[in-house]
Amino acid sequence: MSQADTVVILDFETTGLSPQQWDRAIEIGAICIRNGEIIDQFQELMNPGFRIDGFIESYTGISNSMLAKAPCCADVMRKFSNFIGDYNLVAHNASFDKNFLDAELGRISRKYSGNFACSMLAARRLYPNAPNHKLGTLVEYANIPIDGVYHRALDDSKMTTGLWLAMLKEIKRRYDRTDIPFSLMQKLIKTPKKKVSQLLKN
DNA sequence: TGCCAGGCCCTCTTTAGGGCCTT
Repeated sequence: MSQADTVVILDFETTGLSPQQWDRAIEIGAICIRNGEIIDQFQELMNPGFRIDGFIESYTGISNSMLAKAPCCADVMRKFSNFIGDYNLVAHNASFDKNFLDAELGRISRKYSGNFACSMLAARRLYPNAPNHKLGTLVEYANIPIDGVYHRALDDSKMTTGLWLAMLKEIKRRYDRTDIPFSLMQKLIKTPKKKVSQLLKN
């Protein structure tokens, strides 16, 4: 598989909002797509080494007893590092997932060299009239079949994948394009809303 | 372990403030 046409769409469940505040990953889910087709997936719970609070148990459905049986973060992240290789990456509100990915890989002295793109920033430009740009709202807004439950890593990565593919399809339809390279999506999320049409028409 | 983030984006902006989005 070439680096350019393969993308990994990932989602972390974590103990909180910030690895800088001692938060850790507790689950990683990811879907690998190539040329718009799902070709692989990854899902693992990981034990952060301490008990998670009741809010996170309730929010994710991941319990302390489930995590007690799970491998440690280092073991899972080594496997996940091999899974993502140097492929480009996508996440919903990517700054959050990138922060945890960098932190967890940093703990095992690993890095990745792919580029990151954000489905939320892309959706803000392509679907400015959506009620809001939460993943669940956008899945409904774009008529994407719901696959699983929200706030579990693999299911959220599946729905983010559906959203990503729907946006690629929408750009093709709206701007009569046949090919949408990852680099164009990266440009899109950095383009002011008023200049989106200008970018995608070229 | 035991704290409460941070990047993006809009506007009543840029010498700033606040909402959105992620767990």
